[in-house]
Amino acid sequence: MTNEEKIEEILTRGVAEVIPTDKLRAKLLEGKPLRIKFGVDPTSPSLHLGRATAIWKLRAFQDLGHTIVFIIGDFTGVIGDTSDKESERPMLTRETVEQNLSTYFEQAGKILDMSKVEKHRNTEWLEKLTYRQITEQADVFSLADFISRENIKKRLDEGKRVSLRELLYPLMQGYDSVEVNADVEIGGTDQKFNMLAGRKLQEHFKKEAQSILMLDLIEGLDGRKMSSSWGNTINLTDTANDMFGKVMSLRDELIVKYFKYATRVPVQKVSDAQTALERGENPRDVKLDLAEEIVSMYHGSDVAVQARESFLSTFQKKEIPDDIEEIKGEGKLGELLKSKEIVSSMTDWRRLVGEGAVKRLEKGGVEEKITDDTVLATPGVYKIGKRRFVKIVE
RNA sequence: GCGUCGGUACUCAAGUGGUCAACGAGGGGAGACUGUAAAUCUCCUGACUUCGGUCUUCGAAAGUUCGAAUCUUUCCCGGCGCACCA
Repeated sequence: MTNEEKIEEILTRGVAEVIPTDKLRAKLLEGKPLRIKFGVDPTSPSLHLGRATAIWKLRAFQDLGHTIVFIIGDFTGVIGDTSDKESERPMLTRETVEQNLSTYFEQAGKILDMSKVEKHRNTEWLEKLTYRQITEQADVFSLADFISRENIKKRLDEGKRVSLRELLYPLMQGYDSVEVNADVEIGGTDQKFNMLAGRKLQEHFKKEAQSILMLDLIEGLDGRKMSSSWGNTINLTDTANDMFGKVMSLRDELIVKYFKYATRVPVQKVSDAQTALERGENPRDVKLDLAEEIVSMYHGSDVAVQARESFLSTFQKKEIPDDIEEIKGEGKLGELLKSKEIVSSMTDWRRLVGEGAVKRLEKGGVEEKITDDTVLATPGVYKIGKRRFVKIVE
């Protein structure tokens, strides 16, 4: 791929919008190293596939020799983010922030060369601002802009609480851009307002306004936007088997989008997958390829192949997986499983038994349904539902 | 500060003296089916149970009542309006 092609891909693949449209392309073609700003949230350390799309985008910039600048939002983290729910609580301690960061960097390190990444904590400068400076910055914006933002307006209309502090967030994020002299900021479409605020503040401080590159957000397991608070994420720390299975559980309609956004396969291959589906090929098979591709990005291709095999044998051929949790104990099976938190309560256990979800697996693939919820635990392999396996040992 | 509306299970959201462990939706679980942990359909989703029941829940506490998520009082929290202030 030539540099022009790479640049074209940077500007289009998975990208929702670029502001201003042509200026960034021109700058990139010019080849001068740019400073690419990216905000890191230290409150949720685990990276998911949705967030990873942004990191891969950074990687593409890095490959072209640009400087990646991580802004660690420790100020907002320590202060406590009010942006969702009544979460005045978070108030992370210094230690938690540091701990989260190291796990975050470890994961990002799978994608980026972290040694070349410039890192800043925004307490460095935000903590030092005086009321005078803050009010000066606040004067750059008008209230109407802030409260007409979609998510704020919606909440106001619904009679939900919106704290005044929340309105200060775009200022903080925007000021970060001023401090680090960002040429480009990368974020999801949900960050548009904040990133635009960066442009405005940079202009106010007589600097060149950054370009902003907004990425489309991808859907999670349940079809809603992938987000830690929904619990519908595929995490980079997921085991290979888990990650594989999660990808397989995606809706068929998302296959192409995932190929495009969540993998780095050539654009040609993306459209191949699309035509395959349109031709009427079994979506399952295309999805198997997708899952293998994604798993190999984070666990390596050997492991990905294994994960594929394991998936096929467990769920298609209905074999027993090799890595089953083993538990020791005696007494009633239900009580034992409850004590190990495999079932949540005795009521839950009885319900499962009543539904015919509990089976004891005999040799030769024979399954014996358990119908008595008071059976004693005897050594052997048990299956609860389709996914839960337990092995009782002496 | 005054007035007013509200706080219901994982989330959203009905219920406004007994038929309420509490409608519905989402999420979660199970079964059937299959192309997969997809889609679709059905069921379940507070806990304990000797399956007869029992116990604990509707912001908190106290009260009225044979009986309260539902009524009263106080308190805590939130929205909105007004006032006050700048």
